[in-house]
Amino acid sequence: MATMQEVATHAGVSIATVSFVVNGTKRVSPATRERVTAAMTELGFRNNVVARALASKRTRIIALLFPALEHRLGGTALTFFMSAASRASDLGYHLILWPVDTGPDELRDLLSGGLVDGVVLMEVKMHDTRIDRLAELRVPFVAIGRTADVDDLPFVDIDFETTVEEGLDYLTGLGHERIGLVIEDLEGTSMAGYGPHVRSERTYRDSMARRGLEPVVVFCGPGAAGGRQAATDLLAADPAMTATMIMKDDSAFGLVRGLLAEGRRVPDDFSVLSLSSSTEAGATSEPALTTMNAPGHELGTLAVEALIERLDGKAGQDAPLPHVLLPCILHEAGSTAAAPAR
Amino acid sequence: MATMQEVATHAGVSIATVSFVVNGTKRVSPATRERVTAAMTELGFRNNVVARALASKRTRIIALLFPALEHRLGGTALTFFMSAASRASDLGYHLILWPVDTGPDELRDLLSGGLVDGVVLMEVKMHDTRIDRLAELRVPFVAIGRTADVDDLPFVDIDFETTVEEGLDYLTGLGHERIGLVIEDLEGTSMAGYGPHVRSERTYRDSMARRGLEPVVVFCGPGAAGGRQAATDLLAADPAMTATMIMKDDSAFGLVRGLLAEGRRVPDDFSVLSLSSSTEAGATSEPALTTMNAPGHELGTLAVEALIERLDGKAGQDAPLPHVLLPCILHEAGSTAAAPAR
DNA sequence: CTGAAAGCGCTTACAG
DNA sequence: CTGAAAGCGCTTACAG
Repeated sequence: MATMQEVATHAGVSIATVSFVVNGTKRVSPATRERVTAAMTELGFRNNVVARALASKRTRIIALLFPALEHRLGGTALTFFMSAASRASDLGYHLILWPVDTGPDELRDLLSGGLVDGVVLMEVKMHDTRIDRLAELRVPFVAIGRTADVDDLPFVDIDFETTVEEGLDYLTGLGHERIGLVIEDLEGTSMAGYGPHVRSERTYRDSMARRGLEPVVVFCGPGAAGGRQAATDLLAADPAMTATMIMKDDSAFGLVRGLLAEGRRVPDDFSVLSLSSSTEAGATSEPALTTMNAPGHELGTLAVEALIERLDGKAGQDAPLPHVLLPCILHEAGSTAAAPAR
Repeated sequence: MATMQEVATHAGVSIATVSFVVNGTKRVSPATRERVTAAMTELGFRNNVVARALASKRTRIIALLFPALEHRLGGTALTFFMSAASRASDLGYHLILWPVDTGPDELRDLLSGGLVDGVVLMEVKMHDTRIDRLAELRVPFVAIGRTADVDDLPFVDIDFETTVEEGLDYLTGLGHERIGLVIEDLEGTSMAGYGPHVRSERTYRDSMARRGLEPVVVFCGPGAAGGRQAATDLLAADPAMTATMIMKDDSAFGLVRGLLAEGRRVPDDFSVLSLSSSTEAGATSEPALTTMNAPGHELGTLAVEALIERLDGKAGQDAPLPHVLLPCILHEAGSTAAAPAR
C-alpha cells in the first residue's frame, strides 16, 4: 500500500502533483502525468480515503437514516437500500446504514462527528421533527416521502395522488363504480400520520367525490386474517361493491379469500387492485394480483443522485430543491376484470 | 463544533489529556477529568471521527458486502441489514452497505482505500472465491453462510441441518411418513451451489434414508404458479404423500392452492411446513402456514459482534474462529396437523 | 498523572 | 505547469 509521497518520490515530482493527477483538480502536463500514472500502477497506489476526507473536509459518505424500531419496513425498503447503495457506489460515494431510534437529540450526536456529508431520510411523516432538526444542523439532506408542507423540503416520493387516480381510472375503465379502499390501520401507532396512507386515503375520497361515486374506506389488520376481515367489512358497507384497491401487501391474499368466502369470485365478480406493491408480491397470490408497482429502485437511485448533486454543488445554493414524484406503474394480472353485468 | 485543541486550551490542559479522557485510554486524575468534561460540554465538543480514524488507523467502519446483481435477496435480508446496522451502532461502529457486482479484483480496489476495518460477507456459496480474496487481502471478515470446507472460515449461519432434522422430527411426530421437499430450482443460475439449498436437500435425503423413508425432492419455479406446479409434481411422484416441507416463501401459498386443486385439503389431508421463513410471511397465507422461522435478527447481530470482537482484539490472534450456527425456530400455525388415518 | 511533539496521508491556497 | 509548506483534528509513544 504505497502512499502518495512514495509515488511522488518514485516519479520524481512533488506530492502536490500526484494529488492533482489523482483527483484531476489541476492541469498537469501529459509527460508528468504519464510518469505519475506509471509510478502509481507500479507501486500499486491506492488513495487513502480517510486522509483525503480529513484534508478536504469531505468524506464522500452519505447516511441512510432508517427507523430502527419500525420492524415493519416493507419489501420496498430492501430494494431501496440496495439501489441507494449501488447508485452511491457508482458516483464514488459510500452509503452508511444509520439506525435512529430515539429522540432528535440523538441525531445531532450522530451527525456532528463529521463522518457524513449528507443524509437520506426514510419513512417521513406528515409532520416530522427530524426534518426541522436536520435543517437546524445545516446537514444537506433529501427526504424519501413528504411532509404536509413541502415548499422548502428537498424530497423524492411515490406520487400517491397520481397512483390512486390512475388506479381509479383503470377500475372505472373496466366499468366499476362501487369501489372500496383498504388501508392499514395506523391509528394510535407511532406511524400515525404516515404520508402514504394519509395521501392515498385523501386522494381516494376526493377523486371518488369528483367522479360522483361513494367512497368506502376500510381499515385492515395484519396478515391474511386482516384481509379476510376487510372483505367482510367492505361488503357490509356496500353489498353491491364490485372492486377495491388495497394498500397492504400482506393482507391482499386474505382479502381475496375473504371475498370468496362471501361468495365473490375474483376477478369474475370482484376486482382487486393492489397499490404500492410489486409484480413479485402479486405473483405469490392466486390468481396473481394486478398491482400498481412501487418504484423502489428508481426512488433509491434518484434520492441518492439528488443528494450528491447538492453535495457536489452542481446544483448551486439557489438551485431549486429536488421535488421528484414517481407514480406506481400498473401491472395487469389476474385479479381484475370488467365489472359484472348488473 | 469545538476541536480537541480548543477544549484543551479552555480546560488548561494539553490536548493529549483531552484525548485520554475522551477515549478512556489512560488514567487521568478526577480533578482534571472534571475540568475537561466541563469544558467539553460547555464548548459542545464532538470528537471528529475522521481525524481519529487517520491518527489511530481505525475507522470503526465495517462493510456489509452484498451482491448487487442478486435482486432476489429475500425478506430475511432486510431484517439482517437492519439488525447488523443497529448492533454496529450500539458497539460504536458504522455499517456501510457495499454492493459488489463484478469480479474479485473489484474487492481489492474497494477495500484498499482504508475506509473499512472489516467486512461481513453475505450470500456465501459452497465454493466462494471472494473468501479467498478476503483472506489474501488480510481483511478481517465474518461470513454469513458457509463454504463447503469450513475449518478456517469465521462464520455465522443458519443451521440448516438441524432445521431440516427438526422439521422432519415434527412431521413424523404428527404421524407423517411420506414427506416431500420443495426447493427452488437454481440450476444454471449464478446462485447454483448456494449453501442453504445444497445443505437442506442433502440433510433431507440423508435424514429420510436414516429414518427408512423415501425422499421426494421437487424443484420449484417462482411465485404461486411455481408452487402450484410443485404440488402436482409432488403428488405425481408419490400420490400417497401426506406432508411436505418447502423452502420458498413466495411459492408456499401456491403450493397450498395446488394441493387443494388436487383434492388435498391443508392441513386435514396434507401438512405443509415452510422452512427458513417467518411468522409474518406465514400469516399472509390462509390457513396461516406453520413455519420454521429464520433467525435473521440474531444472525445480523451475531455476525457484527463476532467481527467487532476480532477487530477489537478481545479475541486474540490465536483465538478460535467464530463458528456460530442457529437453527430456525418452529412456529406452529394452521398448515400442519396429524397425518390422516390410512 | 500530564505534556511536548511527531505523525497519520492527504488537499489546497500561494508563489513562482 | 510545478513545488514548498501549512494544515485537516486527532492518537500515541516517549519523557518526566
